[in-house]
Parts: sequence; C-alpha cells; structure tokens
Amino acid sequence: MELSDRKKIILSAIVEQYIRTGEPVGSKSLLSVLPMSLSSATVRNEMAELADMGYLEQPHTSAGRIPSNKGYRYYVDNLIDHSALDEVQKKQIESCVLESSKDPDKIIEHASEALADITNCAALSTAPTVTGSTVTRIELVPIGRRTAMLVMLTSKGLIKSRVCRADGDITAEVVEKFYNIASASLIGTSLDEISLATMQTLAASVSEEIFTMFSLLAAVSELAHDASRSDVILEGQSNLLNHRELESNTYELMEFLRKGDAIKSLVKAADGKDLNVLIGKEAQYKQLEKSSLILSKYNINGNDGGIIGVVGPTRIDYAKLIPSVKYLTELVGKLLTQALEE
Amino acid sequence: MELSDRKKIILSAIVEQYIRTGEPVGSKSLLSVLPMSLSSATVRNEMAELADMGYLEQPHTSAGRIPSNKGYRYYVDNLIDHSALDEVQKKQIESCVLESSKDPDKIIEHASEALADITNCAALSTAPTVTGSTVTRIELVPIGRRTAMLVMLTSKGLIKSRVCRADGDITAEVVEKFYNIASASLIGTSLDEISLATMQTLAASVSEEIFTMFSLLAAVSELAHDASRSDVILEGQSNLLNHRELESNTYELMEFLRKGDAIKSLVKAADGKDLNVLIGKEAQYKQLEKSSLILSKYNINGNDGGIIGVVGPTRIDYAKLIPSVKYLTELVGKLLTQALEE
DNA sequence: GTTTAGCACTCAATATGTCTGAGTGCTAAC
DNA sequence: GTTAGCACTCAGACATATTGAGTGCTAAAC
Repeated sequence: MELSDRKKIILSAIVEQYIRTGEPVGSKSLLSVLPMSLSSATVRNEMAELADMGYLEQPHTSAGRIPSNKGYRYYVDNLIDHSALDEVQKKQIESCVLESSKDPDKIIEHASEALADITNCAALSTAPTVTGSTVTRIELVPIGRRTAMLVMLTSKGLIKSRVCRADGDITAEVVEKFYNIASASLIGTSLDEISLATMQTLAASVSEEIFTMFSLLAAVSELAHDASRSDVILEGQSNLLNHRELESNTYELMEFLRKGDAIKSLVKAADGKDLNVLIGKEAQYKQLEKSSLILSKYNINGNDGGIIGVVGPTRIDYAKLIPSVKYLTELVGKLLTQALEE
Repeated sequence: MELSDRKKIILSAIVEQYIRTGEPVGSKSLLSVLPMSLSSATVRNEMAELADMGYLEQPHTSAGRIPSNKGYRYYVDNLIDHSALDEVQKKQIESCVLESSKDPDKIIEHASEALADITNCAALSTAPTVTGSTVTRIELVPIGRRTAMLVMLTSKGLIKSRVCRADGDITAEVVEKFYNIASASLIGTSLDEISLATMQTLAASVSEEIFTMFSLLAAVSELAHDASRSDVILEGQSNLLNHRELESNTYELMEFLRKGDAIKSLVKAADGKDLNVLIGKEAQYKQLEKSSLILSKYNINGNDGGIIGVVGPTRIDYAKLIPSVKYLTELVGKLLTQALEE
C-alpha cells in the first residue's frame, strides 16, 4: 500500500491543484507544478496507476483526474504536516479569538464564528461536555413576587441559569424550604438523575406549598436537562453557499446540520481522538457525502472539553485548515481553562 | 386610483395564481379560476390596462403577466382579509407555540422557529425592547473563589444574567461593597448610561480592591450593553433555499440577514405600526429587492414588546401568512405577559 | 360601448447538430 | 523506464431550427 516517492509527489500535486482550482487536473497542467522534469506521458502513466489503485477518479473519459475519497485520505494522513501553520494564519486566529469576553459560552460561540469567517466554511462546536457531572450548588434568587433566577453549578465548572416562574408566591419560607430540599436531595446528584418525575416525587414530600415548590423544581429539571443537552452550535452556514460543488444539495446539508441530532452523534463519536477528519462518505451520512468535517477537541484543565470544527466540501484546503482548527482549539482550551478557574 | 370590481377580481386572481404556481399568468389559464364567464380576449384587455396602470408586469413580450410590487401592495392593502385565519392554521400555530417553556427568550425563539417551519420562510424576531428602561435590581451570586453570577433586572421586567470572573477574590466584603455601590449608583439609572467608562470612574471611587471591583463592574456594563443590544434572532434561514426566485442571491440575502444591522433598523422603523408589510424595493435595500417582509409587533402587558416576522420571496402567500403572523404575535404577547407577570 | 373570435406575431425554452479542445490510452521508438 | 506521436473521447460552446404559450390588434357580434 506504500506509494513510491514520485507517486506521492504527483498525488499531492493533484490534490493541491484540484483544491485550488476545482477543475479536474490534467497531466499537462501538472508538469508546471512538479519539482522534477518529466513528460506528460510519464505523468499520465503514473496517474493511470494511481487511478487503478483507487486514489484518483475521472469524472468522464476525456477529462483530467480528481482525488477520490481514498486519495484525500492518503493526502491527509501521509502527505501533509498537521502542525504547519503559517504565521499570518496564526496571527489572524489569535486576533479573532483573544478579544473574546469571559463568558465561556461566548468564548466558544465567538471562536466558531471566527473560524467560519477564516475558513469560509460552516463551523460547528459543542459546549464542554457534562456527562457524569454532578450538581454542586443551586442558588435561587427571588426577583419578583413569583419569579426567581435559578443558578446551577456543576462539578465540572459549568454554570447554567434561567428565569423561572412559580405557581405561588416565593416567600422567604419557600426559599428556605427550597434550599433544604436542594441540599438534601439535589446537591451531589448527577445531572441525568434530575428528571421531571423525580422532581415530582420530591415536591410531593413537602407538606405545604406543593405547587410553588413543584414549579421551582420543574424549572430545576428543565435546567439540568438543558445543561446536559450539549447542543451543537452552528455558525456561518451561509458560507456553504459559496461552494459550488455542494450546490445541488446545500439545502439538505444545511437542514442536516441544523437538525443537529446526527451531527451530534458524529461529534460524540469523534470525541475520542484529538483530531478527526471525516472525508465524504466516511461520515456515513448521505447528506455529508460531498462534504468533509475537520473536528478537533479542546481540553479544559487537561480534561475533555468539547469539539470545534468545520464543515466544507470534500475539496477543502486540508493543509491549511487542519493546523488552523487545531491551533484554534488549543487557544480556546486555554481561554476556557482560565475562565473557569476558581 | 380605484379599480373596477372586475379589475380587482382579475388582479386578485393573477396574484393568487402566480403565488401558487410561480409561473407568469396568461389570460387563458385565468379563465378557469374566474368566477364570471369571460373570453380570454376580454381578460387580455383588462390585463393590458392593469399593466398600463402599473399593477402588472411582463417578464417578456410573449409571456403572461406577473404582479409588480405595486400590484402586490394593492393586493395586500385592499384585496385580502388580514384576519382570515383558517382553523387548521390556527390550531397548528397554537400547538407549536403553547408547548413552550416559561423563559421569555425561549418563548420567542421557539415561536420564531415554529413560524419558520409553518411558513417555509426565514423567521426573524427581536426580544422585548428595553429602550428607556432602567436597572431596578442587581444581584451578585458568588459561585467560586473568583467567579460569580450577575443578575440584572430592568424596569420592563427583562432579566439578564451572566457569569463573571473577577481579578481578585470575591469575599463577603467585596460582595457587600458591590451592593453598596450598586444601590447607590446603579439602581435607577438607565441602561445606556452604564458604559465601561462610567464603571471605571465608579470603581476608582472605592478605596480597596479596585481591580476586583472594576472587573465586576465591567461585567455589569457588558451585561447592560448586552441587554440593550436587542439582536435580531433569525430562524430557518435554510428555508430560503427552497424558493427558486431568490436563488440568484440567496447568499447575499442570508448574509444581509445574518449581519443584522440593516435589518435591525428596518425592524425598528416598523415598530410604530402593529403590522408591517414590506414588499420588494419598499424596504430600500438592494439585498431585499426580491423579498418581502411581514413584521408584526407583540405587546407585553399592553406595552410595546418586540417584533416577530417572516422574510420570503415577494411571491409569498400574503393571504395566509399575514393572518398567521398576526395571530402568532398575539399569542406570544399573551404568553410573555403571563411569563413576566410579577 | 362592450365583448368576442380570429389571426399574425413574439420570444423563451427546447431540441438538434456541429465544432473545438483539453485530455486520455496506447504503441513504438529512444 | 521514458518519451513522442497519434487516434480517440466527450463536455461545453455555439449556431440553428422547432415549438407553443401568450400577446396585441382588428373587425364582427352582441
């Protein structure tokens, strides 16, 4: 399966030229970018062999070659340097990301926005995963007669809050009772254990103001559910319109990304490795068969955080984007570690 | 400027058929949908006159007619019933909107999502306006050694919160000092007065822990700024891809909507009236010249709230969508009034 | 005066045919 | 193993008919 050096050079040149121009690459036009001097016939022979081996394909008989998925795969795995980030890029990423606020959600959102802009692709990201985290604290801040702010803190440092409205007045006693219940039955439990049903039984245990208490506890369960949902955030979808090879099914692609369920499972599957590149059909979804994903994990305090990545056409500039995405996630990791530091 | 009854019927039929089919409407094909029996020649004469008057235009000599902006305008203003909502639609809207949570932001977001789905257009919305509102309360809930949750309540019932991180430990004294400053200098001031600069001078007035205090106050200003920003929320952009008459410049349109500045000013301009329909060039933006907006205001407790509306091609089903949007905003208004009730 | 039938005319869309050129595969010579 | 040369392929561009939905106009019918 090992390719000769010359084949490597030729494959690499074809991939790069195709990525640049979007046109099938012919033997003749390749000559000018090859480092050695060869005739077009020789190149043709090499290309024919590469095609036989499955690295290239031909849109039609009398056209040049384009890389197959396998070709891209080989290129990504063996022919490029995943850390070769040029200074200009680096600076650009830094300037975009570092001017961010200190709110963790904002940092991630902002970073994916920047990524979408820089790459001219759609960017996707997930907030830090909370799987397995427990509730470490719950605050109830009364605001109106029947409204309050609910703040929940989890063992992994994630903070979630929401406004909630009770079906009865939130008196000092209610607040106190709420704290009693919370510290007795909520603190220390894992997020997935807090369902509407368990809250219901919990509320039933109080003697008075059941309804008030229940509406508060229901809000807690919504909040817990919200926190563990870890939606995929999508930015710069409209960039996908700029890639004409996606044109035929941009709508399907955008809907697919928007729905988020499938992409969530992909992202989850990618969670193991630091960097994940999915090329075309490798992603196993019909809607993605003309697209590639570059997903990279960020770490918070050395632990798994979430994922940031890009979606573009298979004909994406891997050599430039892979290092960019990697670098971006490193930066985001650092920023988040800082932001969540006690 | 008044049209004869027959012209009204014909114009209405043309608009409706064009909306349905997307094809220029010819005199012959109109016959079948007209309530009276006429020859195609007569209809042709009427159509020629309507075209002379500017209500119709012709894509090319040998094609049928399509409504001009003026034609749509007449149709919207005089030929349809803005409240004629059929029961099925009504039920559909209700079922989508009512199952919403109690968080105001979520209600609006959810409603626009539903609207986008129902109409197959992009939906846009703004959170309740805060112009002129003042800060009525600020809560600082310490969470970690250096992190806290900041909650701000405004005179119009809007609640905003965020996590903030201080450049020093948030001790009990700091919290107390913060409350002193807040009640002395923040409560009662209007949101736009809370700038980073004023916070800076405010922080300078404290003797100790200037940096800690400043970082907290800076977060307050960010929060105030956030609250008064009133971004335009966009849902279902991908639906725009389904309208082939927008195809040529979907990207420009989507970017235009995403950027939000221009659309914000449009929405603001629309704020006066309960219902606003902008057809094609009426919106004064080149990117919108093939689109129409239907914007409707929701009220909270009888006061101005925000805007919810749809963006689609000029060839949009006004007769169906106008009542739908209107009804949706009424529902949302009720829900929000309920949710924000003390 | 309004309505209608009839007819010549227009023009986008479609189909058909031809040409061109970039690119290939193969063979035979270097 | 490399290269020159040549026959072959085929998408895309271009020119040219064909079709048909639709128009405007006129003159007759109501």
